[in-house]
Amino acid sequence: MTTLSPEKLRLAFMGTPDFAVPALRALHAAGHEIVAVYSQPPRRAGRGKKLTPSPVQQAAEELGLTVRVPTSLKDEETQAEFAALDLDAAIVAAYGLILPQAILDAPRMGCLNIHGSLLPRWRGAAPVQRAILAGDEQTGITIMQMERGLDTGPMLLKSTTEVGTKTAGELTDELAQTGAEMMVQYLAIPRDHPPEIQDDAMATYAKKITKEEARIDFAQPAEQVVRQIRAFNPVPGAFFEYDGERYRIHSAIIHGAPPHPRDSEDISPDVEPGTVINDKLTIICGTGAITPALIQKAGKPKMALADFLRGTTIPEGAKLG
RNA sequence: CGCGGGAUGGAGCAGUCCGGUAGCUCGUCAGGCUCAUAACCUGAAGGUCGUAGGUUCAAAUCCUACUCCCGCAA
Repeated sequence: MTTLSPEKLRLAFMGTPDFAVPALRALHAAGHEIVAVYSQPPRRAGRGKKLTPSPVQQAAEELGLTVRVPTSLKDEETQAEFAALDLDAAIVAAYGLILPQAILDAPRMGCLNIHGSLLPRWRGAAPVQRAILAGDEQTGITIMQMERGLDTGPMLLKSTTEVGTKTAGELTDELAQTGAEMMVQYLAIPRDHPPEIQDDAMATYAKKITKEEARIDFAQPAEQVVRQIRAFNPVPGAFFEYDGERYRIHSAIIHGAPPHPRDSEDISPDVEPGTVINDKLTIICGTGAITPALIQKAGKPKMALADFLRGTTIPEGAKLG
């Protein structure tokens, strides 16, 4: 199955969520020798709080690879174990642990990272969501040489993609696939991709997202509300509350130029953002309005708006938040 | 044993507490009306009420176990 017969490298893979899985599989399929897979330890997750191994750990075990799940890489014993692997390189994708200098220095080629943005923009934990929230038209993947700072190292390979109207989930899947291919491509002929230093002046940081950020802020313009919905799809899910119940909006359309009292005559009372203005669940935003397309009530499966409205009534005039 | 909601014709729900003919909105099909329609009128088809047991003259409804879906939390 080898066509280019690239040099087989002795690698460690370090990653945790679904984003990292395609890269692990691709490297394995490319014939590299993956002597160890590092992932974050199993966490209590899901209903019933069962101890659940990370997606990367599951994939690695499926491939029959050795998995290590240290809670930290700071202690000397862990570092010695890592050094003893005698690696050509360590491939890191959304691992979630800081790599100490001793780790970074151990492999002959150092540690290489797959990052989900066009560095130096969106260094950090949630690059895809931040790019969507900010309204970026393009984002992409950067393959980089890791160094001590957070996503600050020299860039080796970049690929750009259109954000369009993709959700964070869709974009993450796409970038994970792209990143996997790029890493394989890089490792085949490293010297074709000389390092390029990042311009720190252009750097922005992609803070981790919080649950509260997923609460829809209807005071924002409709365009921004829709971005918020896309950025938090599928997790944690953009939501509002009404009458003590929580509702997630999975997708929505921007409503064409609704009547907006703010700009009209004097006395007409402002329609507050978050107000439902008809029986179709059209919701007034800071400017413009949106109508949910795919919506979900707590405890219920997600459903199309028409189906939702058949069973749940949120009346005209209701205030959502 | 983390907390909680749910499973009822094709879709979304009511009915469950207080057992006794399976109901609503919509869809589908047929007919009518109409220049016409996703409109309106009339009619029809379509359901082992998640599964398995139990109680009872009688269970969607009460009891027990189980399966699946989902929200919170992590």
